[in-house]
Amino acid sequence: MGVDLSDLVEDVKAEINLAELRGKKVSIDAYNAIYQFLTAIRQPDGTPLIDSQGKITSHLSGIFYRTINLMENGIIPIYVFDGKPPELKSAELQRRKKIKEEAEKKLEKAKEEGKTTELKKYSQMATRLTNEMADEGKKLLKSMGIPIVEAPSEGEAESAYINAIGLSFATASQDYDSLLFGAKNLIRNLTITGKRKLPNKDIYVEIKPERIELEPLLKKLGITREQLIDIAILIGTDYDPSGIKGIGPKTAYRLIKKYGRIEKIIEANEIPKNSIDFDINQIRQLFLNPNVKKPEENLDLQNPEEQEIIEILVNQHNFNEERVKSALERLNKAIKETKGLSRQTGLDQWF
DNA sequence: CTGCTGTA
DNA sequence: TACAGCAGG
Repeated sequence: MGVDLSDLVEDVKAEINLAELRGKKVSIDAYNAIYQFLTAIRQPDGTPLIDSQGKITSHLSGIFYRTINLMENGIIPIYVFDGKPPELKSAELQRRKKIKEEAEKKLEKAKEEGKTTELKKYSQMATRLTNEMADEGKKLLKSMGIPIVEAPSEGEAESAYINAIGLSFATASQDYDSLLFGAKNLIRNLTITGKRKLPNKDIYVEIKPERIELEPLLKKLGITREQLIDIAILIGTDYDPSGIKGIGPKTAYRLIKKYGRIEKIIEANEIPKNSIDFDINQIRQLFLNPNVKKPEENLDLQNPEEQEIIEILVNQHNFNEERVKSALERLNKAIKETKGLSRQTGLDQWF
């Protein structure tokens, strides 16, 4: 989970048409995307898609079809994979692990009792993204000719950095953390089909892609990125998951506007000093100067290796060959058109 | 989440 | 053609 800044971005977020992204590169936090596929691509009883060996394949289905859809819309995704998480994230990762272990227990119980709604809920909560799944995703994307980047640390930070130095038009993520990391242009809800299921309910709502630009956001709020980061720290980030008790986005914003920075808020006795049991400066640095690198990887599209894709999806994971082949036709057509787009604009960079 | 099929 | 409902692996 990232920090919840939804209340603060309300006024600057704008719905966008996918057409606006035609011919543009978009960097994507791969873990974020894969995790969504793992939780969403399931049967009504909560079982994920699996191959004949019982191995989960939901992530491969999601990556494959979503990527082709993006390409058909002229959008070139750059998938950014996580490296080693920062030390400061270990408490949060531990917390998530514990939640999953509890969900696994409840899942077993629900199985025994045959409660289907519980079954679905807990199997989603128990979802784990393994290194093997990430590796399979990388391999599939490579064979599709899609650029991938291996981040030194957090994928979301690297994706934001790629955007900040102009190697992508936008960064796509569900979390707002990208903005804290300095992304200029954040796109949320980057999906093609507009319907999405509400959590734990069988209701579908229309979801449209939206854009939030960092500079207009800061201008509108009348604060600096440093101050936005302080707001996030007060609310709670992955590095201080519980934040300050009783402080949400609105209060955090008000306090930062009034006092400028967290230390001053403490001095003014607006929050108890002992409510901060973490190193503020260390967290600030993780957002302001994250461990990122200029990608050495080639960020241009390559030609897809069809045989390799069929080997992975059909031979190894029991995807339907005809479905895969028809999707590959769409991919090839999309690549031709996208290359045509770049020729028309006379640029070899796809902007 | 996304693709595909059946229905009007 | 458009869209609901189910299947995918």
